[in-house]
This record gives sequence, structure tokens and C-alpha cells, in this order.
Amino acid sequence: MVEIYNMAGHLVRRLNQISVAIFADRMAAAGVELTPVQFAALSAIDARPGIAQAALAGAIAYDQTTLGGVIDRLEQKGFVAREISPTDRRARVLTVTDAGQALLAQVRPVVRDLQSDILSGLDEAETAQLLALLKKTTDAGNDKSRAPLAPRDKR
Amino acid sequence: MVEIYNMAGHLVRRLNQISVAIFADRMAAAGVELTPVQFAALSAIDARPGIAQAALAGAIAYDQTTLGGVIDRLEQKGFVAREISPTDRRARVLTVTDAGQALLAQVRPVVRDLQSDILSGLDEAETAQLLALLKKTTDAGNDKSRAPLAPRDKR
DNA sequence: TCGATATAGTAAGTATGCTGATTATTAGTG
DNA sequence: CACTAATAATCAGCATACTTACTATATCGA
Repeated sequence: MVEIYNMAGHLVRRLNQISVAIFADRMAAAGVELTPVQFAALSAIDARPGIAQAALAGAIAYDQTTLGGVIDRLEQKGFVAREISPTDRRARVLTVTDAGQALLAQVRPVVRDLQSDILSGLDEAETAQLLALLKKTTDAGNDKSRAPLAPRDKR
Repeated sequence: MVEIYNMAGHLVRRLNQISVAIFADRMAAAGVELTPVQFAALSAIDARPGIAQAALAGAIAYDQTTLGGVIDRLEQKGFVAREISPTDRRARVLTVTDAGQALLAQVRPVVRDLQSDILSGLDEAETAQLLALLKKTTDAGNDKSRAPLAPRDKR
């Protein structure tokens, strides 16, 4: 028995790996090129049209720099429009394009269905329990931003 | 409420993110430069001295290509030795060096302690429950290898 | 033993994910 | 109003993570 097998860190990493693989598999089966990260961003922009990148990063717990690249790719594929905010010229305002809307409509049911596949081997009660525990600990875990666990030295 | 907030995929990604951040924080506090992935590899090599890269990748569920890079860095830091297998010249046999042993001795208690920090907000019973569920679903989830969810077309 | 096939490892390419630094712009304060 | 601090985004750089492709080596069957 390798010592890491029972560690939370390893199990979580493993489950995330499985989750990403299943997502990729189902998207490929649907003939769509979309990563889990891209779907989450697209879905969140759809929920808050006109949101700026920094706010979006906070909302879905992405690193701001990472999100920049994600939006680059979504924009290049034509699913998201990025414009300079009229009220703050530093900020980039995001909206889902028509093509993005169509894509969302197509993949949303697929994404919903695949959630249960991620937690294979669990019955309904166990799934609900696991989700509740995940939610509880991630909520307690930290704020949604680029989590500074230790306060940055202010220098 | 953004639709992804209740999805298994998002929660798992989020918890993994927290897990990695806590690990980095504790290692920095200990004055050590070691990632979770590097620790897992080092620990697993220590458990099976002389294991080859492919077998190690299977044991800890890493992609073989990814593991190559991880071992590169561990070797460069002097924690792991990589030699051509005497019985199979394709294979690279791995062992933990003395410096690697010393590092393991130093960080093992730190890593053990930080596991509970990853699951903050949960009491002991909930933690045990979550770990059991994670284990159950990852075990059911798939074999430990580069999980081919859909059979590769053999071409 | 030769030839098809499988396996071990690496290389190149793409996508996350994070840190530290830099630029632009805005907000706050004396 | 000028100056400083904070904020939004990007860039460079490093570490996963995975795919496809390629080389070297083994293995297996005819």
C-alpha cells in the first residue's frame, strides 16, 4: 500500500482527473471541442452578461491570469465577445455570442448528465452525501478568489 | 446562483485547487520546494525502490508523459536516481537518493498534518465519510492507468 | 529466426493553474 | 489638483496533464 492512497489530496486529485477525462470524453462524443473550464466560464458569463474578467474569475474561482487564456480561446472560437468596459477602461466586459448560446443549449444537457458518471460506484444517497460534504468543505475552505492562504506580505 | 456551483465537476476541481494551494503553503512554510505531485512520486518510489517509470505512473495514476517531467525535476534536484534497467533497456529504474530520504523524513509529518486542513469545516466523522466516499468512487471510477474511457480505435 | 506487435520512454503541441512583474487606469487623500 | 494606492489585465516563466507521434527495445507467433 502506497502511503498516499488514503490521503485527501491524492483522492481529490484523482477524482478531478476522472472528472476531466469524462467531460472530455462526452464532449468528444457530442462532437464539440470544449473543456470543463471553458464550459464553466461560458455558463457563468451567460448567467451574468457583461461581467468583467476579474469578477468572473472571482465567481468561478479561477486565477485571473488563467482566465485570460480561457477567454482568449473562447473568443477565438467565437463563443464569447470581449469589449472594453464603457465605465472602466481597464476592464473587459464579456458576453456570450449567438454561437455561444447555441453551444450552451447543446451541451448543457450533456454536462448535466455526465455529473453522475463522475461519481460512479455511488448510489443516489451516497452521491448526495458526497456533494453535500464537498460543498461544505469548499465553502469553508476559502474565499473564491486567488486564495491567499497566507496573507501576502504587503511590501 | 451560477449553474455550475452544484456540479460535481466544479466542486471537485475547487477542492483540488484548495488542496494544492494548502500543500504549496505548508511546503513554503517548511522551507521546502516540493509540489504535491513530486511528493507523491517520491513517496511511491520509496515504497517500491527500483520501480520503472511506466509502473510508477500506473501506481499513482499519472500520465506517463507527465511523470517523465516530474522525474526530470526530482532527478535534477537530486532526490531521485534514474538508471537504465538491467533487464529491459527501454525501462528507467527509479530509486530515492539519500537526499530524497532526508527530504521525505522531513516532509512526511507535514504532509500528514495538512491532510485535515484540506477538508476544513468538516468534523472527524464527516472527514472519514468524505474520504470513504472519495475512495469508493475513485476505485470504481477506473483503473489506475491513463484511463481510456472509450476504447482507443486501434487503427 | 523473421516479422508483426506491443511496450518504455521521449518530444512537440495545447490547456490549465499559479507567481511575480508591468502597464494602464481609476480611486482616494491631503 | 497632484500624488499615492489600488485595481484590471497582460506577460514571462514554471509545473502539471493529456494527445499524437516517434524511437528503441522486447516479445510472440509463424
